[in-house]
Parts: sequence; structure tokens; C-alpha cells
Amino acid sequence: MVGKTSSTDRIREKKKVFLAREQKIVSAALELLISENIDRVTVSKIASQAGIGKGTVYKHFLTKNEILVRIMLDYEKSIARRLAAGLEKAEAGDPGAVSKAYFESRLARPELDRLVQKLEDRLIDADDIGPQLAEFSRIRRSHEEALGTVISKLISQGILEDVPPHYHYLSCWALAQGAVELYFNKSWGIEDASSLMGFITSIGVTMGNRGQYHQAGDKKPKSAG
Amino acid sequence: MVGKTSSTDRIREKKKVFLAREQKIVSAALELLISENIDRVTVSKIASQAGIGKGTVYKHFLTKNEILVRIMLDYEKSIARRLAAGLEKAEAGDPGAVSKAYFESRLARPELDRLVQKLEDRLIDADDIGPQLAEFSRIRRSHEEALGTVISKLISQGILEDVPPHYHYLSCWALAQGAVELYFNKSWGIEDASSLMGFITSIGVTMGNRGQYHQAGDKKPKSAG
Amino acid sequence: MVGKTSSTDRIREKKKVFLAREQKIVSAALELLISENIDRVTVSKIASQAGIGKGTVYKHFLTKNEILVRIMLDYEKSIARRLAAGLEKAEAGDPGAVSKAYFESRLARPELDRLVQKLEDRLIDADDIGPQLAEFSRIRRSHEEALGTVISKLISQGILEDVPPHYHYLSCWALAQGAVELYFNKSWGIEDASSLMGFITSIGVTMGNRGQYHQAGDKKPKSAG
Amino acid sequence: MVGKTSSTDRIREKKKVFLAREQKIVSAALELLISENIDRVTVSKIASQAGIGKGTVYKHFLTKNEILVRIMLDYEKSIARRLAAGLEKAEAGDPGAVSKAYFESRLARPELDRLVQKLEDRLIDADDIGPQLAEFSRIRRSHEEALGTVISKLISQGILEDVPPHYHYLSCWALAQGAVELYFNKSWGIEDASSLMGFITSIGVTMGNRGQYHQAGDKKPKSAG
DNA sequence: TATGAATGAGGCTTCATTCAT
DNA sequence: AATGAATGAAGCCTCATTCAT
Repeated sequence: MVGKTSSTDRIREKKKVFLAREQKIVSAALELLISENIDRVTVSKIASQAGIGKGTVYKHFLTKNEILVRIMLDYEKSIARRLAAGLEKAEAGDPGAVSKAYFESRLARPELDRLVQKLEDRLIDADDIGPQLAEFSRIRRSHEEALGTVISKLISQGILEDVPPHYHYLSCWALAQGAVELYFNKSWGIEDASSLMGFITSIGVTMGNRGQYHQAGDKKPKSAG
Repeated sequence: MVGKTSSTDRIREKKKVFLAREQKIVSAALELLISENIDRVTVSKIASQAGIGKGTVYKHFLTKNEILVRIMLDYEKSIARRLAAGLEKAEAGDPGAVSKAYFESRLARPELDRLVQKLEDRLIDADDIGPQLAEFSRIRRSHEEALGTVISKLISQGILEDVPPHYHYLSCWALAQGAVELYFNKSWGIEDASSLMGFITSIGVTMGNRGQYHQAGDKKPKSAG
Repeated sequence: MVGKTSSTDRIREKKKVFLAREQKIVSAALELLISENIDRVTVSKIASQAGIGKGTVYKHFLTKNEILVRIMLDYEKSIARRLAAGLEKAEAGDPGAVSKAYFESRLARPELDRLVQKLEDRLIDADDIGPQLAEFSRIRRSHEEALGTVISKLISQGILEDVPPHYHYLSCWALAQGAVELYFNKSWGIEDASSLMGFITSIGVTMGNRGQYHQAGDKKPKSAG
Repeated sequence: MVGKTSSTDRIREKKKVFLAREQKIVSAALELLISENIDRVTVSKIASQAGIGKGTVYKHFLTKNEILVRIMLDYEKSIARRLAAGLEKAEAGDPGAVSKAYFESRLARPELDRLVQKLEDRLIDADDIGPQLAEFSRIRRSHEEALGTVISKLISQGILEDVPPHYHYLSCWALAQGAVELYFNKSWGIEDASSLMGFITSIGVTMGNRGQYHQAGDKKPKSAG
């Protein structure tokens, strides 16, 4: 009885260790990707940052691209979770919470968001991670859908401009995207970044409210912050 | 008198041909960079595309990066020209023309705008094109300045929200940046792109107008979440 | 107990193999450098000669220059060892043994000595091996110092001409240097090389003895003639 | 009669200009080769240093190597001239003048002598300048021969050690070679170079005098400086 | 199972030489 | 006759991936 674990237990234990290491690889990659030029992050560096051998990395991921796309997926999933929470709040009566939740989830770690943009750009036509990229797009579109219903409601309430719902969402996405890029762009020597991001977020929150589209002159005080 | 060209003429002719070839290299690079993954564009391919030998490229550019940064500079200069025109109009009494001009100049060739973003990202810490990158930043900041005066006027007229003028410009930049990214992003299977861009432009035009920005001080994104 | 090696043993074994391969690369490079024009020795050829892949070379050396400078260092160190032995003998009462030891250690493998000269010439202003070159100079100067004390003694005994001690050493160096060059120089079709080298060595041994240096102050070569 | 030169004159004039330019190319190459790393001297640089076009260089020399070997030949010929003068003096009764002349002619412009060594090393197995290299060797051997007769006489007079005459000459060559190398070697931070060269020259002048070879103990005052 | 040495395709760059003008 | 733009072979180096231990 003593000092003897069942075969099942041992397997489970092994699996846990294995998964933990997988996560370690991903985290190591993330740290490196954020802290230095993407193109300089090699599998070798990732392995040593993770404290394991290079060969071991390939026990977990078939190719380097799989590690990278994994980071993309993890991020998009984390947004999905935050968004779900935001949507609940929105349904509880705070319509502005929708885009606010979105912006905040993306600007929470701008460097990560930007990294994912870059990775997407580099991997978009990689030929060894088709399924994962499909999954990535699927999740993104699920954000769109989820927000879509709330947005539709806001449109029918006359709060948001009456254009196809995904226009609103995509505009949000675009502004967030640009804000992130702005945050890190070295061409602008931005000093008061937080304050600027606050301004942009406020724009994002009211962006697309009725009266701003086409006529652009009929202003009305915003109903919900 | 006929059929005899002076030595000066011939030299001038040669220079023209030479410069034309330089432009051809840039164009070839541009075509390739836009049509396939940046990382797959090699000097060899550029030369082929331009119909010249690999070595010839190096008669015109010291390094590959110089070709790329040249594309960046050409683009930023072209925006400068468009912007100048837009500013004249704005001073002629059309205040909305400011951001409109900016958006239009950036969305005129979104694929190019996006390319320049990507190039900037890749070249920003290259060590062989310091002066060119400095020039790039300089031009960008000149856009900011140029718009700044107009924006200040709009603020004093109570049309734009009273925040530091560069907030307005940078917000514009961010939205445009994101819009461009959106335009080409393969994750969204966008079909009615031009209509969507129109919507976003309209947002950009009124973005930051007074009455839309409140309480923005109570929530600030932090860079490390 | 048998047929089972500990992990430590295996690691040690691997390291040995690894170092052996490093030596193999150096040897391969050496063979090529001696047997053909230096400029024709490429990393590719070295790899082939060593029976390994090109990439493997870079597991052992950061750059090609590091291989070359390694050869230089190995050689200079081997001279240091021989010299140490020679100095002991000299202190045991054989004053001529000093320069003899020096000449013999340099003429033992004249082709190698010559190679090192050439490498030095090519690498002297390489920018990727600064530390190694410093080490190289350091070892050389340690030869000078070591011989210096013995030479000083010979001067005080009135055996060697009373000039700064390093004059004697450097003269030795120069003659050895020239002898080596001579040995391999294809312009002279030297046939009785070893006899000739014996003659030169004998000159080196007595070179600078008192009574041979006079009036040397009245004619000085200028660096720019 | 006026303003009209005969065809022969014009051809002669052209030839003069042509030869002058040829010399200019060689001089330009020489300047560059001495002032910077040999491997960095390109045909392009030579042309612009000479103030002519690159293509023109190839009207004078079939290959780059031909320029380089030309420098070698020019140098060896200039030594031949100096040596001839020295020999006359020697025959006029100053036996020590022989090696002195040799040393002085080589140390007059040490940087040039060293350059020629380097060039020789690089070109020795070039396949496009066979005849020139043969000529180079021929001149060198003529030095040997010329000195040989004088040396033989000194041997028969009992002044020089009785070894094959070319031993003496080649020893001279070797010491001069080494001295030149020493002069420029960066490993030794030599400060009192002129004085050191003087010392070495004095050694060279008496080197191989009788009594120094084999027995190395039987010293006798030098008879002629 | 974990390792890291080995691999080699492929990228950038240089420069001697050619040749059309 | 002089030019210099064009050429492409050849060199160095990187790094994702494989595989024997």
C-alpha cells in the first residue's frame, strides 16, 4: 500500500508535469517576445529561458510556429473571458459597458496585444498551423457575434447609429488596435501615455453614438458613460 | 546640328536612366512587399522582380534596409503633401477637413499604409539606417505640428474637446492605423470594406468633438496589467 | 555494476567528444591554411575537411576569425612552453641556450610560424576578436619579459652588447621571422634549407654579442623614405 | 606648319599620356595599399584615387593582380638599382658596404617593403600573372647572384664565414625581412623604432663574419664598418 | 524521456570584371 | 578612348529542425 501509486496516478502525475512544462515554454516565449525584437527570439533562447533543452521543446510543439500561434490563441481566449463578463454587466443595464469592456481587455496589457498583432502578421500565411489560425479567427468572430447582439439592442434603442452591428464592433477593434500601436510607437515620443489612452478609451466608448455619423453636427449629451 | 547630343546631355540622360532604375527597384520591392509576407521578400527576389541582377541593387542602396526605409520615407512624404493641401482647405473655412484629409490620405492606399507600419516595426531598431529613421520621425512629427495649429483653433472655438492638441491628432492616427489594419486583416472576412471605412472615417472626423469626453480621469489603462 | 555508466560519466564523455571535435575543426583549418592560400580557405572547406557540416563549425566558434585567432593563440602558447623549458636550461649555466631555445621553438614548424605571421597580419584589425588579440599580444610580450631578465644578465656579464635588453630579443624575433619567411619563400628555390636554417640559427645565437655593434648612431632608417 | 603636329608626334604624345596614367594607377594603388588594409583596397577605390574611371583601369591592366604584381616588380627593380650602386662602392674597397647597401635599400621605406611581402604572399599562386611572378623571382635571384660574387671574395679574404655564398645573402634577406615586419608589428608597442633598426642594421652588417659560426666564442674586432 | 550537437538551406553583401554608350 | 552601371559567383553567418544517445 505504501510507496506505491497506481499506474493511473502516475500517468496523471506525469501529464500534469508535462502540461506544466508546456505552459512554461509558452511563458518563456512570451517573455522573450515582449522584451526583445521578435525576429531575434529563437527556439534555443526559448528553451533556455524555460530552463529545458531545445529538443524538449519539440516534444511539446511540432514547430516553432505552434508556440507562437499558441500565444495568439491564449490571448484571444483571455479576451473572450473578459468579454463574457463585460456582456453580463451590459445586460444588467449598462449599455456603455460593452465597448468599455472591450477596450479595457485589450489595453490591459498593450504590449501583449501588440505582440499578438505582430505574430498574426508573421504567421498569417504560415503553412504549418492552418487549424490553429482557423481557430484564432473563429474566436475573434465569436467576439464580434457576442457583441453584435448587444450592439443590435443599442441600435434598436436608438443609442448607437443604425449601421450594420459589426461596423460598431470593428470600429472599436480598429481604434483599440491603433491605440496599442500608438502606445508603443517610438516615432512619437509620447510622455503622458496613460492620460492619452484614457482619452482614446472615452472616444471608443461613445464612438458611433447616434448623431455623429453623416450629419456630424447634431450633438447630444451622452446618456451613459 | 541634328543627331548630335552634347556630352552634358548624355550624362543627364544617363542619370535619368539611373534614377529610373532606382525607382524601379523601389517599385519592385513595393509590389513584392505588398503581395507576400514581408519576411519572404529577399533582395534576390526584388532584383528579379525589377528585372536586374542582384548586385545592381547594391549600386543604388547600401543595404536591404535602405530600400525598405526608402519606401517608408516616400510614403510619409506623400502624406505630407496631401496634408498640406488639406490644411489649406481647412483654413478656407472647413474645419472638419482637417481630420478628413488625414484619414483620406492614409486610407487612399491602405495596403501601403499597412506595409509602412510593418516596416517601421521591423526596422525601428536597425542599426544601419539611423539617419533615415530620424528623418521618418521628423516628418511624422511635422504632420502633428501642422495639424496642431488647426486643432488648437478648433479647441478655442469650442468645437473640439479641450485636451492637449496632440491628443486629437494622435487619436486620429490611432483610428486610422487600426482601420488600415482592419482593412486587411484576414481574421475578419470583411466584405463591405469601403462602406465600413466610410463609417470609420466619419467617426474620425467627429472624434473628440466636445461633449463626448467625460469623467475620463477615473480609469487609466496601465502598461503592465 | 557493469555496462552501466552514470549520468555524470556520460556527460563527461559527451564533453570530451565535443572538445575533440573542436580540436578537429582547428586541425582541419590548420591543414588547409598551411596547404593552400589563406584567402582560399573558407568555412565551408574547413567543415568539409573536418568531416562535419558548415553549421557545426558555428557551434564551436562564433566567427571564422575565432578559428583563426585560436590557431594563433595555440601556437604562441606552445612557444611559451618551450621557452620556459629553455629558460631553465639557461639558468643552469648555458647562456647561449636562451636565443637558441627561441629560435628552435620557432623554427620547429616553420610553416606554422609563418602561418601565424600571416594570420596576424590579416586579423590585426578585425573587430570581432579584440580580446583574443589582446591575449595574443600579452603572451608575446611575456616572452619578451622572460627573455629580458636573462638577456640583462648576459649584458651585465659583458657578453651581450649594452643596449636596451629588448633590442636583443626583438632582433632575435626579427631574424627568426625572416628565416621562416625565407624557408618557404618560393622566389628562392632553396634546396639545402635545413643547413641554411642551421647557419641562421648560429647567427641568431651570437647575434648582438659585444664587439659587433659600433657607430650605429650615424645612420638611421626613416619610416618614410 | 602651324597647329598641325605630325601623326607620329601625336601618337608619341598619346603614348606619353597613356604611360603617365598607367603610373598614376600604380601610384594610387600603392597609396591605398599602404594606408589601409590590403583586403579593403578595391579596383574601384584605386580608380577614384587615380582620378579616372574604373573601366579605364582595365585598359592598362588586364586584371587587378597585374596592378599588384607591377608594384612588386617596381620595388624589386628599385632595389636592384640601389644594389648596383652599392656594389660599385664595395668594389672600390669597402667590403661591408655590400650588406649595408642591401639593408638600407630595404629599410628605406619599410612600409613598402612590407607591402611587397604581403602582396607576394597573396599573389604567389595566382594563375593570371605567371610571367610577372617569374620575372619577380628572376630579379630577386639576380640580387643574390650579384651579391654572391662580392661575398665569395669576402669569404676568400677570410672576412666572412666560409659557407655557401648565398647563405650570407639569404641571412641578410631574412634579417631585413624580419626587421621590416618588426617595424610595423602592432603586438610590440615599439617606441624607439629608429634606434632599434639601427641596431639591427649593425647586426646585419657584421652578420656571418668569421668566428661567429659554430664556435661562437672566438670574437674579433670588426675590421670594416 | 530529455537532450543538445549536427545539419544545410537560404539570407545578405562584396567586388573583380564586362560591355554598351 | 573612357566610363561606370550591371553582373553573379562566392563568402559568411543564422536558426529551425532532426536524431542518436
